[in-house]
Amino acid sequence: MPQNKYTQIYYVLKKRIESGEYPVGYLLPSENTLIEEFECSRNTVRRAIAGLVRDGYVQTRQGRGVYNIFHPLEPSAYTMGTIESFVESTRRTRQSSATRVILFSECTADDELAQRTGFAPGTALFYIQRLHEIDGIVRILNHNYFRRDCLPGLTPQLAEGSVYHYLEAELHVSIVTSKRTITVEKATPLDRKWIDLGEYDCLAVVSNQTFNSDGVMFEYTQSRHHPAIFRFQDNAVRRASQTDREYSR
Amino acid sequence: MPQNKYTQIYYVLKKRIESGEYPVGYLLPSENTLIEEFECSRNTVRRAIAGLVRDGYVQTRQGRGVYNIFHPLEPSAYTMGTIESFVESTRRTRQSSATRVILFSECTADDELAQRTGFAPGTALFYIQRLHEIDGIVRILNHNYFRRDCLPGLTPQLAEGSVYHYLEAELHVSIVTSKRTITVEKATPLDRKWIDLGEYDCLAVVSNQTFNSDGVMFEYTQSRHHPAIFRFQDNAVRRASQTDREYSR
DNA sequence: GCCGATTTGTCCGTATGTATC
DNA sequence: CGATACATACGGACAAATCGG
Repeated sequence: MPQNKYTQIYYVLKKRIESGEYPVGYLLPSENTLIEEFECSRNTVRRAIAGLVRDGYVQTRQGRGVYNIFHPLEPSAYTMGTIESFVESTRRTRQSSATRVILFSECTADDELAQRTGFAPGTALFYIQRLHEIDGIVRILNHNYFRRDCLPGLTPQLAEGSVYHYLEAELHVSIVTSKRTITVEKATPLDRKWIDLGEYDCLAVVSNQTFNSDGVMFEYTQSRHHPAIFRFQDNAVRRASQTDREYSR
Repeated sequence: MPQNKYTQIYYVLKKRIESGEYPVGYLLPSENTLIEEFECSRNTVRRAIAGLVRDGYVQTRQGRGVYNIFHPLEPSAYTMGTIESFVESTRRTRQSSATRVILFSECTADDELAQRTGFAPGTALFYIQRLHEIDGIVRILNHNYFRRDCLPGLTPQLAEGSVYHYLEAELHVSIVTSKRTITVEKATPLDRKWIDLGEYDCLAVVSNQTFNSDGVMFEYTQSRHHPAIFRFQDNAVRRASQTDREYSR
């Protein structure tokens, strides 16, 4: 349970929006009204609203108010903004899932790999290939590179489960930032060996640099998705003169 | 030029990070140090830092400080987070571009279209098909649906240029929020008619709902990109108990 | 392990500016 | 023009995490 006041308010407002308590296309109660209701400061209400803006629920306009722009959407494999592991994602969408390790090796970053992944040349790495099954069908082929010094004791058995869970629960390392790039690539023989692409000849490719709380990039992953099950959602806010946001985390 | 104090500080810090003035992997000066340097309040410094977190430049950690996690990346057609029109994007990447209107029609949203786009059934729309050329080659096929009541006087001639520019400069309507979904789809005959896909048989498809500052969704666009030139970047921040951000705009 | 200094996170209050009606 | 709304900026207080001695 979130104990932050602004997080609680965020959830209350979000629930009201989703349930239709606030009509779509109209203004939410003003900040001052919400301040009275939640008995808090202006700052706190505004932080809650900021979260709703970020997540595409509302939109603010100076002098007017806060518009409800909620439109229900189909749930998807990937959800905007968040860093979600494969296991978390399938659990949320109530799909059955399994992970299989097809390669577990160690390597050192040469210049080419360093260029491609962002690791410094010479970094000692695990290189793992994993398959993800959704409802019994192989849908994702992952190429994972982990810094060996950040994952002492990683074994093929552990890699069958959620590596993120291992990191957070066992090593008490928290994942903070993730830089993603989405592209579309032609299928390779390896892709075809494991994934039944049917009539497709491309995959959706998500390349991912992940940073732990020490600010070190400890993972580079390339996730190759069957195009039919790939879906990525995102909200963007046009900023006045580039950035207009406040705060973050 | 941004006149907000926190935006100015954001740019100063960003420039320092990009130029290497702050070493990668290390901590930035503490908030108190920055407060002295910029002679401002703590809130203002924090808002600037929040922008850097959002854009993947830094990462904060309570009790420690602010890590510089900057890694230079290749420029891309799409940039994370921002709402950028085709014209803006190609201009930024210094590519030549052109837009051609191949269909300019009017229609009314039936149930199927309403379901697919998010417009209310019965909404009067423009339906426009446009091609975007980059360096002389057709790379993107757009299906645009605009609410007619939001774009009085839209003509094929205007649609050859940037519709966004027309909206903002002529009608003084500002675009605020954009909800995007990225998928991969098989090429249709219409795709193949206009785009030379070479060996590919799929396209990267960006579906887009755009809201103006009145909170009304006035545009639905499906952009079908040649896979070889499609690239989408994004930063995600893992939030403690879901949302931890403050403020937005 | 404890304690104090440092650093970021949360929360409050107030004042003023700007846009809208 | 005044009233209302959100936006910016300042200030202070305390909590929580981190680090050094």
